[in-house]
Amino acid sequence: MNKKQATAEHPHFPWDHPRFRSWIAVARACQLMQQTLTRRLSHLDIKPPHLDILVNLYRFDGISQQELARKLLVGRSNMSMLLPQLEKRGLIERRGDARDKRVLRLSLTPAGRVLTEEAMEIQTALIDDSHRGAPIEDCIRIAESMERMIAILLEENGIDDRNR
Amino acid sequence: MNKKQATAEHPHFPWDHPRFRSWIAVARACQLMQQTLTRRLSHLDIKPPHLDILVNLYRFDGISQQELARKLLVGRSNMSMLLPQLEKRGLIERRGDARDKRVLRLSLTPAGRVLTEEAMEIQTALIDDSHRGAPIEDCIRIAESMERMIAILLEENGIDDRNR
DNA sequence: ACATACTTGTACAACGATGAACAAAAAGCA
DNA sequence: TGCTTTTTGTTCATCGTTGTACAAGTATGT
Repeated sequence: MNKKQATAEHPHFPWDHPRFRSWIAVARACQLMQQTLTRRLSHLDIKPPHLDILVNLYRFDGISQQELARKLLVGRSNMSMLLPQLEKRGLIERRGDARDKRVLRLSLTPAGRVLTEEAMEIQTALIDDSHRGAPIEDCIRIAESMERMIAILLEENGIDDRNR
Repeated sequence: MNKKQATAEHPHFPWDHPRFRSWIAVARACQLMQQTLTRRLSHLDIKPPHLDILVNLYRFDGISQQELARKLLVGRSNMSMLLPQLEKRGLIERRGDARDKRVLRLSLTPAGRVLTEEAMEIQTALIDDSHRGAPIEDCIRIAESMERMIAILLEENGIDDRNR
């Protein structure tokens, strides 16, 4: 019974598996959301990755590149590529830490704060639009499920992330 | 009351908004899932995008590049980049359609089918792992929510997709 | 039949993300 | 103190994804 023993709980094909189907739907929804957000943000000349950065600087002023990368679940090198762009556009500032000369402390400029607020309104509106008709209580249940998954996955990956 | 009138239903900051928080969790879970899947697939020398292609060829033999791109919600040019790689590795075949000389019909080779089955088992196992402890009924509810969102977003984007 | 519009796949340049290798600074330890 | 190890940020080559422009084939309309 090593393989191909299709039953109700262990279906033959992945796409007959409820959890599999559910996850595919989640992934596709995310993909579409990103694409739609990209379009709606285009007139501000930023993309979802930039917005993620800006929002985190909005919340956590003075954060370091390392901490930012960890929050966004991306590599440090990624921040090293994107942040100088935002800095040149006058949206953020990078100041060296006094005590620890390795770290760069990040903060929004006034212009960056204005742009971030504009972009966040667009994002919030998009989320509301796409959830139209979905009860808040469902969202909360989904959030709980997802946070459980995140915890599980973080535990698996979390150890030994030399380059994150 | 144009702005910054924080109430229970219309909080001041996006991250106090239940739907916003919920969606951020979904996005992060997706991101982690992709990263974890990338690692678990690495010994097969394929990445999530390749697996998406292979699974769809497994389900829909003889599909065209256009149809495949539409199912995956990516551009046609993307398929033009990835498919030749898989073809050179002997995992798929591309045969020109007899009636319509523009379209290339795609199918898995035996080697491709074997590799796809292996990879699908890894993916299914990962999904099961990460959902550990989550009732199937929750998954079904999540799937319904996501499919509703997908429909809404597709309607918004769907029209006039010249290049998809 | 012919001209026009659309569809299918490709080529290309631009961009975000990744991991590896590296330099500088800090922390830990002998 | 001096040595090693870790941490922080950068650089670089690579890869997936995108949109535009393009060529070839098909459909439409007169």
